[in-house]
Amino acid sequence: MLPRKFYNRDTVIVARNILGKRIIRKIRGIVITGIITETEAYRHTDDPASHAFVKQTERNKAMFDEVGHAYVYFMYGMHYCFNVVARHPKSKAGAVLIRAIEPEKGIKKIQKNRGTASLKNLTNGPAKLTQALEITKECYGADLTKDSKLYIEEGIKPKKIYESPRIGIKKASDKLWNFKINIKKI
DNA sequence: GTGCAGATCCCCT
DNA sequence: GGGGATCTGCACG
Repeated sequence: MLPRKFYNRDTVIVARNILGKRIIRKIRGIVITGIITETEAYRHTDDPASHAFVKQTERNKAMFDEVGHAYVYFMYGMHYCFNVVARHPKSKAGAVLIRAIEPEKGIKKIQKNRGTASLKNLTNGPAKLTQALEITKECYGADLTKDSKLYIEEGIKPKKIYESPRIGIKKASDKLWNFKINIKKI
């Protein structure tokens, strides 16, 4: 799996470099894996859109804690989103939102969790992939650098990375901190 | 295919 | 007591 130091770099760098990596989720003996295809970077004092921008609170404290852990939060009354804590050593907070993955193993389980047989609509959104992988606040703070029920390892090498403004937020839309790759031909 | 309403919880002010 | 890093279904055309 990816070492701690992978996450000990600028959040935007990690958001780009984590594309193509493989996320592994184990649920009661069932293994689900997928390739990370879309991410967003959320930093600290220079990023008004970040949860960490105002100050440290009970909800966002994981963003200030050790890198390589999970930051999971609940929103809109029904959805979870999954982030990986990552930041430059000089920064106090930061996280990379995992917005989409390309499923590899455990597709049956994913379809069951998502309640659909569709293949295209399984994990192509931040709340969809947490539902597909059964990521809830139980996973808050989980260490992603250890072999456990949830971690990240090496994957494929992306060719072209596409940059855009981050999705669904109003602030700091000038920052092109949404990154994605196209891996339809693996 | 686009657009909008509704779901409905938790943390912060 | 407000609003949010979203998704789905249904309406319309």
